[in-house]
Amino acid sequence: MERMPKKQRHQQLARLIEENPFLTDRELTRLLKVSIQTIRLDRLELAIPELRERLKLMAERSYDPVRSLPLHEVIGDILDLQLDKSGISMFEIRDEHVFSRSGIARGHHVFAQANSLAVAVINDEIALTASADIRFIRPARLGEKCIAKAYVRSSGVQKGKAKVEVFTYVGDEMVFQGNFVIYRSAGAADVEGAGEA
Amino acid sequence: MERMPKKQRHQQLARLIEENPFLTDRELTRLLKVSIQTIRLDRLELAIPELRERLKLMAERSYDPVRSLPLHEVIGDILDLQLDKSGISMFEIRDEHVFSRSGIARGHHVFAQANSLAVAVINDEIALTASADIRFIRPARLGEKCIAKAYVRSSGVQKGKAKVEVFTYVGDEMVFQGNFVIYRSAGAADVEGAGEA
DNA sequence: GTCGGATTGGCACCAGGTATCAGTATGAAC
DNA sequence: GTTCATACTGATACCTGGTGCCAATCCGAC
Repeated sequence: MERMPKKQRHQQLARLIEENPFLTDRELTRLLKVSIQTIRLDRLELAIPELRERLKLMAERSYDPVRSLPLHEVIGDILDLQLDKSGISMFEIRDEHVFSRSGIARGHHVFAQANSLAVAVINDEIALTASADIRFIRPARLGEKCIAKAYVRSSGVQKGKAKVEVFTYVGDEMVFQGNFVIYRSAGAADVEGAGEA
Repeated sequence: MERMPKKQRHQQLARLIEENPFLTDRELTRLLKVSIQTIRLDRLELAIPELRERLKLMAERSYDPVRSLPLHEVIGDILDLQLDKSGISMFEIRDEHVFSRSGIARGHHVFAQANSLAVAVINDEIALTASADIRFIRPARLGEKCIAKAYVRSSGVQKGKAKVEVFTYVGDEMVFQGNFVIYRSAGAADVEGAGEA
């Protein structure tokens, strides 16, 4: 019965739980061929919480009020929002957003940030993108933080169409620019902060 | 001791748990002023799972790879692809793509399908969206299958810029139309400062 | 040999339940 | 009044997936 060094087992344990946080200690016992006590000592040393705590943390993250508000479907984190005026959001380019070959962000992610923000900034029950004219000025790359700034150029409360301009920067370099036309459900412009996102 | 009608309590219970799924039966006892047994009978009748199951479900939802990597590689399934000529993809609008209030797809998902296809149809190592001019013609709704058709109007192998037109249909209704300009690596050694996808 | 860390076993205990049975309260039907 | 159904409460046994603690064992280094 050859035993794996403790360090290596710790690495494996951490990897297994990261891959599948739903594993119980008993299942880990089976996978790592050590007793359940050892698994628990290991979790203790590695400060990995028990299954239920892990699930609770995941549930809390996904239930995060900031995320679950109408803003929860917004791509990027809203940093500032002045309804019918302007808004700012931040979006970090991660592995899953880039072409693996080049490390360059896929355009639709950068677009999604801008589009989300353009819709979020409109203070209305229902706001839908009608059309957009967009330019990708330079590639955004893995790890870069994209700051999108949206300005409502014409709120069009009567006409039912708003014009929103969005500029996205990495540092002081502009990476994206877009002109959006947003349909808004004419009417409840400033009743409740009802902009959907 | 006036008692609340059972029906009303059921409504309250459902509302409380929806508002805060982290409530234990004991806490509900306090809020609804009935015994813990009654709470449990009520949950049974309303088919509301216990706290741990609720948290597990929430964790699973947020862990769902489809959800956690919503815009990963190509969006939609490629049905047909003739490089440098045309392509077709299908994308089904699911819960996670729509505004929860209206059931209407968020624009950037529809855009993502078209953008992915426009990039995929270009027969080159690296292809990045440079700019796009897009129109959302009618909303796409939950459950609808969007068929995007891309046509390469000018492959621009020498110039390093291709023009791709994409039309997206639900049934025979057009929901989206876009003109994309795609940078391609052949002939365009300088990808930097070019554009992205 | 002995020492010490690593590992294991065993037991008590906990939260947050399920499942089941028995007892009480209340109001309507006869 | 009695009877009956429904609603509610109490109590107990049991379950999972743990924590906390103590003691025993293994195993290599010295």
